[in-house]
Amino acid sequence: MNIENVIELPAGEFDLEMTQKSGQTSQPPWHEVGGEFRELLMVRGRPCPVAVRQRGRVLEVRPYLRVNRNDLKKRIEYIFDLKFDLEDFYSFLDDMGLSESIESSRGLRLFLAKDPFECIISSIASQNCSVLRWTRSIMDIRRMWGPAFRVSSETFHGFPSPEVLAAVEEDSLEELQRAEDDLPEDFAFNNLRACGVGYRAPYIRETSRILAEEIDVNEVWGMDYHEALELLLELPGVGPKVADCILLYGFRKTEAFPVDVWVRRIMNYIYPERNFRDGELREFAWSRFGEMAGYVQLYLFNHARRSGLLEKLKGG
DNA sequence: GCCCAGGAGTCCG
DNA sequence: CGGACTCATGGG
Repeated sequence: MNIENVIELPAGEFDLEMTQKSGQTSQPPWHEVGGEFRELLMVRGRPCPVAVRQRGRVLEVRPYLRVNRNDLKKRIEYIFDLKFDLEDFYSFLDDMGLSESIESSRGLRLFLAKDPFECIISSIASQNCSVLRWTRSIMDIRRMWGPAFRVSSETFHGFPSPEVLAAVEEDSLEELQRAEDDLPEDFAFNNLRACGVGYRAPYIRETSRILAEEIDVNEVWGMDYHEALELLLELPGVGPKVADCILLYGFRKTEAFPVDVWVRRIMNYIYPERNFRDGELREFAWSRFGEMAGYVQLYLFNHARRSGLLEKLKGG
């Protein structure tokens, strides 16, 4: 591999591995090979597989194809939110009396969506589902219907477009009926349920249809938080928590504060006198944490996951 | 076998 | 509005 093809990015305080494996619904973790994380990115509208490795406070980025260095640099800086000042955020957490969550999550950053549509489907697939399972579903969807790119004996799959996913059958029965008489010898099921998405299959297909025919997801970029929230809540399978995940991980609306069972338990543990109810919590976070709300949620959840606090709070 | 997973839709008072 | 019930399915 051509050594001058490697781009070195100052990453500051950053933990690539923890960020990759923190279960953010933007996308599954990238393919890990010997400490390197590999993924297919779109750089200025062109597909380009990339390998990323961390050495101390430097991120080494190795593109598989010729690509404009500055465009790729910006892309990586965006995806790992490298411009966000973590030290500033840590002193903010300190001021809020939440410094307990820093140590177990030091270096954790937003893992932003390389494809907002993939983030929307990931977030829908994640509802009432384990990280292990929804990430595998997304990988299955990519392998079955995503565009494939082969580079030096490696195959990368992008996520399918809304148009492609809208045309996929929901379950085996529907697929068989569509196929009718001409079943090939090596017939294998190619429907959404076969990806393990369960009852979320109709949500995924209908949301895909709406995004193919009625709404351009890119409109969200130009909207403010509340406007974008209302738009996303129109999509089937998207409720308050999933909408906030999409806004935070998919479009970097950092005022978003996704409230799930764990965050609710953690917040009620931290503020025992409040006894938050559904809905209150989001408004509280929004007014108290402002544009830091998303990062506060990220750190609270990750801390609880890693420190054993979640086990302690279970059932309470 | 049983319980749970980073919830949402629906119905019912 | 608030609460209860259901939804599919793989892993511990």
